[in-house]
Amino acid sequence: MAQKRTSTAVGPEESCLQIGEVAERTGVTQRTLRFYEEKGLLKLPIRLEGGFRLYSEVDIQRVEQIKRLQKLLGFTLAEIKEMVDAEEVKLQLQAEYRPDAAISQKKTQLLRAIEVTERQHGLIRQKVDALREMQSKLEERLDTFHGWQVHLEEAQAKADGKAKTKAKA
Amino acid sequence: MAQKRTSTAVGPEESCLQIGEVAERTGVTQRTLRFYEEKGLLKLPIRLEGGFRLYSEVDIQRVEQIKRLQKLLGFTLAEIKEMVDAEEVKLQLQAEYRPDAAISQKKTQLLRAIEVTERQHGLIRQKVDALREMQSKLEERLDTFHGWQVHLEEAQAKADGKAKTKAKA
DNA sequence: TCTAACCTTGACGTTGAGGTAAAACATCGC
DNA sequence: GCGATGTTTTACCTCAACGTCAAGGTTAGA
Repeated sequence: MAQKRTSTAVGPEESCLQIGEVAERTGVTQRTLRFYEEKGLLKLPIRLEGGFRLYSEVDIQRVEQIKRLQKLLGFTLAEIKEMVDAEEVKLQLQAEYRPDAAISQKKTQLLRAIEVTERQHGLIRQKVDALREMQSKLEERLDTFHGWQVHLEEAQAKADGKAKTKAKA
Repeated sequence: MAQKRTSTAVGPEESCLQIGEVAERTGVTQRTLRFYEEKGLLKLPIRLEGGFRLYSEVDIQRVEQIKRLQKLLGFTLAEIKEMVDAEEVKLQLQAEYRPDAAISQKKTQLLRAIEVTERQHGLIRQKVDALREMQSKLEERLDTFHGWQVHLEEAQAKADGKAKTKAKA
């Protein structure tokens, strides 16, 4: 084994997971994790002296969010990066919440964040609407199918009955 | 021009649109239409003697549905093909709704169609759930942002006030 | 200290979903 | 019958999102 991978280690620097463990837990490959990092979807992780990446639980959650956005909702990595960046902005604003620094600058930053968030919100609403429409269509179709099903059962019963009487005769 | 493209032509065989027109109306390229055909997403269109494809309004609607499923909801073409195939089965079952032919065969076919439809339904429900969760998170975030916004406004007002009194002094 | 298991970067391959270009055929209006 | 446009097929190119080696460094533990 390369590492104790749980607790101990460099200090109280969070959870300390190596890439293999993260891969296993999140269900993506190590390659994918490095790829996301390369694309700016995951922030550069701290490294062990030997160069090994060390991730935290927060990173895991981000990976899981990325997978959801990608697989379930069909966003591209580029779009996801935008969202992730927006989240980053939010965290920064949250962290710098001391009243120093240029207020008007913060205001414009905030406006930008709001704009992005609202765009995302609208986009998601569109998707939900479309999905709901599809859903009701599918339900309708299922109803039709079930109707046919009982119809077929009846038809078969009748046919069987005929066959029986024929056999008897 | 290659064709009158509206009405006239081979007979009363539907709307008779050529590929260029279809591309223009649906907003996809001709290449994409041929590609979809190649992948089985569009059924083989009837051809003019010269080999030119002829599409109907139904085809246009299918293309539009494909685009919705793809761009809005992030389904892959493979998934979309599955859905389209299911639809095809439905139409076939609907068309063959004469009580001849093997009933039990129809029954199994119907069961298969129901199965596929239910899988799709479940899949969509998952997506809707995920989207709703995201949506509420975004709304929460927007609330936070707006709170900060008024906070910043106040801070700025206060700062302005101070600057004014200072300037007056 | 040595080794098995883990990690690193780098480079090339693959798959999905098309884009683009070329060469030849089809159709229409004149 | 000719030219302008529109179409067909074939073939290669692209971009995203990874997969898959390969060659070598790191670490825990016997």
